[in-house]
Amino acid sequence: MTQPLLPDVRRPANGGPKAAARNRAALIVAAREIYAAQGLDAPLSAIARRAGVGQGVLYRHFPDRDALATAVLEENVRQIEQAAAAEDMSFADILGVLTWHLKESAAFLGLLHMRGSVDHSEALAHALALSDRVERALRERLPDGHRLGAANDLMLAVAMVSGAAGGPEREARERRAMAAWRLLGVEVGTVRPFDA
Amino acid sequence: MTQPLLPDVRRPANGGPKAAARNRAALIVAAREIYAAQGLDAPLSAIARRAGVGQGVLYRHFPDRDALATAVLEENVRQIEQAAAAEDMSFADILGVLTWHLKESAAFLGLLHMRGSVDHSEALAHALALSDRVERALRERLPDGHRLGAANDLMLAVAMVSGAAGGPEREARERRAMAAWRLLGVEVGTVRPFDA
Amino acid sequence: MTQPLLPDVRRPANGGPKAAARNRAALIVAAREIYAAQGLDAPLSAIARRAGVGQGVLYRHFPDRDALATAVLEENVRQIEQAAAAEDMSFADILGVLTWHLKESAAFLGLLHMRGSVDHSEALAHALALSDRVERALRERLPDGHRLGAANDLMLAVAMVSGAAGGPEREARERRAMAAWRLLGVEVGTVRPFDA
Amino acid sequence: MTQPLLPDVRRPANGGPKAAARNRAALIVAAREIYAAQGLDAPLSAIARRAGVGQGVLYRHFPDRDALATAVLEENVRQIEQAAAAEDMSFADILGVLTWHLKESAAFLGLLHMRGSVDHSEALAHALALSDRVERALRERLPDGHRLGAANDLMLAVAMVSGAAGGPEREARERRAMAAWRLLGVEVGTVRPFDA
DNA sequence: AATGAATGAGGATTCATTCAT
DNA sequence: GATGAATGAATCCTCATTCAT
Repeated sequence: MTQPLLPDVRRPANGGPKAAARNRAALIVAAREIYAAQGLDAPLSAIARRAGVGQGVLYRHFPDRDALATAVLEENVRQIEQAAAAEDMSFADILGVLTWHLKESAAFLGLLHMRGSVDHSEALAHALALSDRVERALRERLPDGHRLGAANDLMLAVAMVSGAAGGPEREARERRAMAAWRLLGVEVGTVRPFDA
Repeated sequence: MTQPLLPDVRRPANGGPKAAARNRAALIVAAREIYAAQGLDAPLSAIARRAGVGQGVLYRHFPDRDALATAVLEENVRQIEQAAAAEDMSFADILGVLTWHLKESAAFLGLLHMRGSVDHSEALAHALALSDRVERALRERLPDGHRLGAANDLMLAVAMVSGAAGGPEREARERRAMAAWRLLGVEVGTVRPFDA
Repeated sequence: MTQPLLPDVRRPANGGPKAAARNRAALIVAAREIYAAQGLDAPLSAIARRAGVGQGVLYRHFPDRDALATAVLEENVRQIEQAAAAEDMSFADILGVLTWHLKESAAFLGLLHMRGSVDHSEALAHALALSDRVERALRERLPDGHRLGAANDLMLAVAMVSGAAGGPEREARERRAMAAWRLLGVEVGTVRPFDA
Repeated sequence: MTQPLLPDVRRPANGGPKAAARNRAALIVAAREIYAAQGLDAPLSAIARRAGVGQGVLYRHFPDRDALATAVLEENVRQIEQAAAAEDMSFADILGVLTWHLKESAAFLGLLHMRGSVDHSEALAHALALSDRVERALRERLPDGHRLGAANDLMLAVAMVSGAAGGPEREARERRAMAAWRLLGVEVGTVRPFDA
C-alpha cells in the first residue's frame, strides 16, 4: 500500500536478467556458508546479505525457508550422484565425497536430524526423497558382500557417521567422521568434494 | 450499594516457599515435553504455560534459555550416573538407560549436535562438562576388553547412535538406535528409564 | 531465537496488570481515530503508537487485524443497542445515534462495504452477526406502519445512508447523511453518540 | 560445435508500437477484474500478470496506482456519457447503465467511498472531476419534475445506491441496487452495459 | 514468591518502483 | 517498446525479557 518514503536515493545497480542465475547460485553458496556458521535457523536476511543481493531476490528464487535448504541439499546430493556415476571412483572414494559433504554442510546434517518440527511434512517429504536418491546412488556401487549390504544398514551407517560429524568444532568434524567409519569397519577414501 | 468493593481480579494463590521446588520440577518436565514436541527453539512462554506457571517464575529459576536446557540435561545425566552406580545393572543395562534418554529427549540429542553456536561458548562448556560426566559414568563400568575400550571410542559411539536416533518419527527412534548398536557390535539391554 | 542486542537501555514503565483494561480501551479509541484518518488498512503500528502502547500489546488483545476492527464495531453496535433499550429514546433518536456512528467510524462503514476480499469469511461472519444485532435493535423499536417496515428495507436504508455518508471530507458527512434520510422520507433525531 | 550461439533466452516478441494500445486496453480490463476480485489494494504485479505484460509496461502507461484506477473509472464514465448521448435511451435506461457499473466495478464504488486519503488530494480531484461528468451527463437527460431534480439529490441518490450495492456477495449486488432505487421511488431500466 | 502484561528488537514477508537487457 | 529481475522500505508478527502488582 504505502510507498517507500525515500524513493529517490541512489539505487544500486540492477544486474538485469543475466544476473538471475548468478544470484541463485550465489544464494546457495551463501546459504551453505551461513548454515555452517550459524545453524539452519540463521536469519534469511543474513544469507541475502552475504550473497550480496536484496531480500526480495531470495524470495523470488526460494519462496520459503525450506525451499532454500532443499536447494542446498540438492547440490550435495547431485555431487554424490555424480561421484557414484564416475567410472574411476571406488565405493570408498564415493564415501569420501559423501563424508566431505557431511562434514561441510550443516544443511546436509539437518537432512537426517530434521528438528522435531510441527508441520514440516512437506519439507520432510523432500528430505526423504533426497535421502532416497543418496541411497540409490550408493547402493548401485556397493560391492558384493560389503559390510553394509543388509537392507537398512547403509543409510543407518550414514546417519551414524553424520551424528559423529556434528558439533561446532569445525576442525574436529572430519577426524570424528573418519573415526566413526573406522569403528563401523568401513573403508573410506579421501575426504573431498567431487569436482570442485 | 455500600458493600465493600471486591478485589477486582482474583490473585492466584502464592504457594509460598514450598511451591518453589515444585515449580522448578514442573518446568523441567514441561521443558522436556515441549522440546520433544517443538524442538529446542520452542518459545519459553510455551514451556511456562505448560508448567502452569507465569513467565517470571521461569526466569527466577533459569536466568536464560541455556540454563533451562542444561537443567533438563542434568536430569538425564543424573539418571545415567545413578544407573551406573547401581550394583545390579550390567553395562548393557546402563546403555539401555542411555539409549532411552537418547530416544526420548530432544535436548539430550542437542547435547552433542549443538547447533553452530554464535556465542554459545558458555552453554558449550556446560554441555561438554555433562558429556564428560556421562563418559566417566560409563567408563567406570566398562568391561575389560570391551569393543569400545579404546580412548575415544566410547563417546564416539554414543554420538553415532544419537545420530541414528534422530528424526521426527518418534516410534522409529528406538528401533533405529538399537540397530545402530547392533551395527557397532555392542550389546544393549532393555531400553528404559532408570527408576521411574 | 536471537535476543535483542541492547537489552540494557532504560525500559519505559510497565503499567502492570491494572493497565491491561485501560490499554485495551485505548487501543479501541486509537483504532477508531486512525481508521477514520487513514482507512481500514492503516498500519497496526500506527494504532499502537497512537494508543501509547507497544505493538505486542495490540497483538495480545487482538490476535489479528480483524479482531481489532470487530472490537471497534462492537462498541458502535453496543451503543446502538443501548439507545434502542432506553425508554426515553424515540425511533428517530435511535436513528440519530446510528447516524452519528455512521459518520464517525470508518470501521462502521466498512461493516457494510467490506472490501472485496479473498478469504475474509470469518470476519464477514462476524460483520453479519453485528449487522443482525443492529437490525434487531432497530426493529424492536420500529413504529407500526413505518416507511421502512417491509422485510429488508430497514437495513437497506442504513446501507444507503452509509453510502451517502462516505467520503473523506469529514465535515460533509453528517450533512450528506441527513440529506439521505430526508430523501428516504425518514425522520431522524439529533445526531449524537449515546451517552458520552 | 561451430554453429553460431543461439541467444540464450527467448526474448518475447516486441509487438512494436501497434501493441502499445492493445496493452493499455488489456491493462484496464485486467485492472477491473482484479479490482473486483481482490479489492482496490490488489498488487499491481497481479494486474500486470493478468494483462499478460511485464510490470514495466504498466508503469509506462500508468505512472502510479491512481492513474490506473482513474483510467478504469474513465471507461465507466465514458460509457455513461455515451448512454446519455444516445437518443433512444430513456433516463431510466441510463440509470440502468449506471447501475450496471455500480454493481460491476469495485473501482467505481471506490470513486465515492474513496478511503481516508492520507495524501490523495490529486486522486481525489480526479475522482471529483469524474463524478461531475457523471452528474452533468445525467442531469442533461433528467426529465422535468423528476423526483431527483433538486440541487444535490441526484448524485446523493447515486451514492446511496452505491452504498446499497456494496458487499462481496456478487450475485446480491444488483438485487440490492434495484431495491435501493425502488425505495427512492426512482424508476430504472434494464441493468446492462452500454454497448458491449 | 508468583503472575502475566508490556516492551520492543529482530526476523519474515510483501510489493512499489527502477533498470539492465 | 517490452521484459521481468532486483531493490529495499514498510509492515507484520513473534518472543525474550522486564517489572508493576
